[in-house]
Amino acid sequence: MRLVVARCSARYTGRLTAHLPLASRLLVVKADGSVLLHSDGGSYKPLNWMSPPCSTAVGEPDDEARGRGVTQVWTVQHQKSDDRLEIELHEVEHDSAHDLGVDPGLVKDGVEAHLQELLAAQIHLLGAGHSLVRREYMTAIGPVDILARDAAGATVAVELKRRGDIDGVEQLTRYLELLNRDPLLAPVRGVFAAQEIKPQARVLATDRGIECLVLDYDAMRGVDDVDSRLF
Amino acid sequence: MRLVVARCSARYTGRLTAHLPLASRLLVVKADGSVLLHSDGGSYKPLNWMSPPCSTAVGEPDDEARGRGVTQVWTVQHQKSDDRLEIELHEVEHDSAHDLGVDPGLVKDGVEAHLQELLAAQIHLLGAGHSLVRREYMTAIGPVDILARDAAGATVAVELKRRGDIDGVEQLTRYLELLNRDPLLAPVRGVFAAQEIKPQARVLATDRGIECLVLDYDAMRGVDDVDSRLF
DNA sequence: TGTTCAATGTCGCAA
DNA sequence: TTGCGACGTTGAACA
Repeated sequence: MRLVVARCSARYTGRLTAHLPLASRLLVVKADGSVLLHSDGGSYKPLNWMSPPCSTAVGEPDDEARGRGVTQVWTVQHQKSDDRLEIELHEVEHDSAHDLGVDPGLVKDGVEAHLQELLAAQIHLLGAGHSLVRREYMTAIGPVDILARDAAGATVAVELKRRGDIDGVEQLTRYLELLNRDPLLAPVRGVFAAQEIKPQARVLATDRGIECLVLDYDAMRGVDDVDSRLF
Repeated sequence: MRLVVARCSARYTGRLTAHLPLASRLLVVKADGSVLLHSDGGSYKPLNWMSPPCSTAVGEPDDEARGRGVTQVWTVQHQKSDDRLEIELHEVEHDSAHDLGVDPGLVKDGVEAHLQELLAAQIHLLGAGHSLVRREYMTAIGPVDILARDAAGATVAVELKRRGDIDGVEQLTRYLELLNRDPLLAPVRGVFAAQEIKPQARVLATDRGIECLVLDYDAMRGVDDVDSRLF
């Protein structure tokens, strides 16, 4: 992610035609090439932007533009449409780059979050003798939903989904690859747990030695209610 | 505008409940207090945000949080609803503040932009002997649509609108106040030009010594077409 | 100020 | 991939 604070003007042509008069603004260039142009107020919506997939070409201003004080010209072109964003930069006040890595993304605390709580509380559903290590176990590529140990003391990584799709298996595979590089944890076994597991996902998981576990949300919640009543 | 790049986790409660697992992200605090939490990808929409009006309280982590590596806790509270965004910051990679000033905002090149072009080309509509100084004349509080000189050499500031409302008169008044402080320009006269001027706006403008000018878009476009045919 | 409607809507799920 | 509906929708025009 690159952050630039500069006086700039911009012109957008695509689904509509619009322009931004010269003023100081924040420019954000994300890792996927997308560009945001923010003012110091208003809502979360940028004044102007280009969504991925797109690419930015940085060019020199022509003589006319240089005369107006332009120091750089950014041409951001969308790759699938003819949407285009042209930004003329004048004085640059700030310019920095940051490596943020992949984001695990927003988790809406609905069923999935609740499932995680419930499974952590009822960790025996993974099999007799299992114990919880921790929820949201953080790795370099994102948090593993649940990390546990089985009866033999081996590590178990659990990926939780409401609907178990191929994406989830891929995600768990990446985690397992990473975790198995850690000599303190390896060998790590994978469990793909969901309320409903798609046949394709099950085939892929099985092929990769990942166990599939179908969770009964209502039953788990029922047990939880019983637990709650005890206190 | 404050820019912070940090490893952080967040929790939002309001119209829904959601959380963000720990990861590196960009935090933007705008001048109006609004907060954006961006990842290094996706669209222009932040992972999480708080819209104005809202205020941020920065606090110290409790012992439990400090144990997890939290160094700061931001509590962003909306002022009209009970929407709340809680951000736990871990390592801070970057932190800078920037004064951007007020943004003139996006101009959708529809009728207003066309009116500006046409009036700039037909500047005599302001009165005999007028000459164009420039369009989008930039000031500290935004761009004046058109700056001109009258036959006597006095400066004229024009605010253009499709529909001339009170807001436009207020805007022009602010520009005039500012421009009249510049000894090279003063005294600056104001012209409020629109396709249609609301009675209230006309009263206010007249009261402030601002001239009202109703523009005939079709006629101006017609003249433009005739001009075009000459070349 | 409230209400209705378009949006460079965006996003997520299902067929 | 395409279509449909919900969104912490946002934003502007109109009454």
